[in-house]
Amino acid sequence: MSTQTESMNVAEVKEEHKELRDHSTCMGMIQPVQDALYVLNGKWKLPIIISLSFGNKRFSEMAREIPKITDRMLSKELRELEMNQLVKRTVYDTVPVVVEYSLTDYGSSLDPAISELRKWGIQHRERITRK
Amino acid sequence: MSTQTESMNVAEVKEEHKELRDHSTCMGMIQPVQDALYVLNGKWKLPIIISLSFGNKRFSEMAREIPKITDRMLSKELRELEMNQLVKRTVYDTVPVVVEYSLTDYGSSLDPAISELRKWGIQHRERITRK
DNA sequence: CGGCATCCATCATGATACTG
DNA sequence: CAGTATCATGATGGATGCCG
Repeated sequence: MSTQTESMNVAEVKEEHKELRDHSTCMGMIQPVQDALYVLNGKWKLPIIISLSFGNKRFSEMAREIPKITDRMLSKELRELEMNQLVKRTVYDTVPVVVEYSLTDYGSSLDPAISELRKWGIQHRERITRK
Repeated sequence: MSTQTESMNVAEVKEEHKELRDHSTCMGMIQPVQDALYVLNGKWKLPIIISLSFGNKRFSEMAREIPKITDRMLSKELRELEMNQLVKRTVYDTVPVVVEYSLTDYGSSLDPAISELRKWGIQHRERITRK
C-alpha cells in the first residue's frame, strides 16, 4: 500500500513536472514576441518603418505618405524609434535646414517579420470583404 | 522657348506622377499591415494566440501560462479574438461545466508571422542585454 | 471553475493651434 | 519645413469583489 501510494506520488510529481515544463516552454515562446511588441507597440511604428523601407524621407513626406497619421504622433514615434536605434535622424546644415530620416540596418532587420504580417493582412482583408 | 517650357512642364508632370505612384505603392504596402494590426492590437492578443498554438486550453490554464495577464484582459481579448474567428470557444456540458479554447485554422494561419516576430525578438533581446 | 461588474489610474491617440 | 504645446477623449489595465 505504501508502495502504491509512493508510486502515485511519483506519477503526480512527474505530471506536475510535465506541466511545469509545458508552461515554461510556452512562456519561452511568448516572451520574445512580447519583447518585439514592446518596441513596436502602437498603431504607427510599423507603418513608419515600412515607409522608410522605401527610401530615406523627410518629415512632411512621411506625414503625407502614412494615411491618417498626425504630426504629433509621427514626431513622437520617430523619437522612440530613434531611441531604440531602428531609425536614424540626420540634420543637414543647409538653409533652410533639412532633416532626413532613414532606417538603420537594425530597422531593416524587421523586413521578414513585416513581410509575413503583410501577407497575412492581405489574406485577411480578402476574407473580410468577401463576407 | 515655348517648346522648352512645354517640355519642362511634361517633366514636372512626370515627376509628379512618379511621386504619386510612389506614395500609392508605399500606402499599398502599409495598408495590409495596418489591417493586420487592427485585429492584433494590444499587448495580449498575440501571446494568447501563441499559448493556444501549443494546444487547446482552459481559461485558468491560459491565465497561468501568459505572464502578467489578468482575468479581465484575458476574458476581454478572448471575446474579441472569437469575434474575429481566430479563436473558438467550446463549452462542454459537464458538471461542472468545462470551457475549452482553441485556435481556428484561421488563427493558425498567423504562425509564419508570429515565428518571424519571435526570431526578431530573440535577436533584439540579445542585442539589448549585450549592451 | 470561468468568468463579469465596478471603480479608478494611466496611457495612447486625436484635434487644433502655434513657433523658429 | 519640422516640428511643439495644449487640451480632450477614449482605450488600456490593475484591484477587488461577486456570481452560478
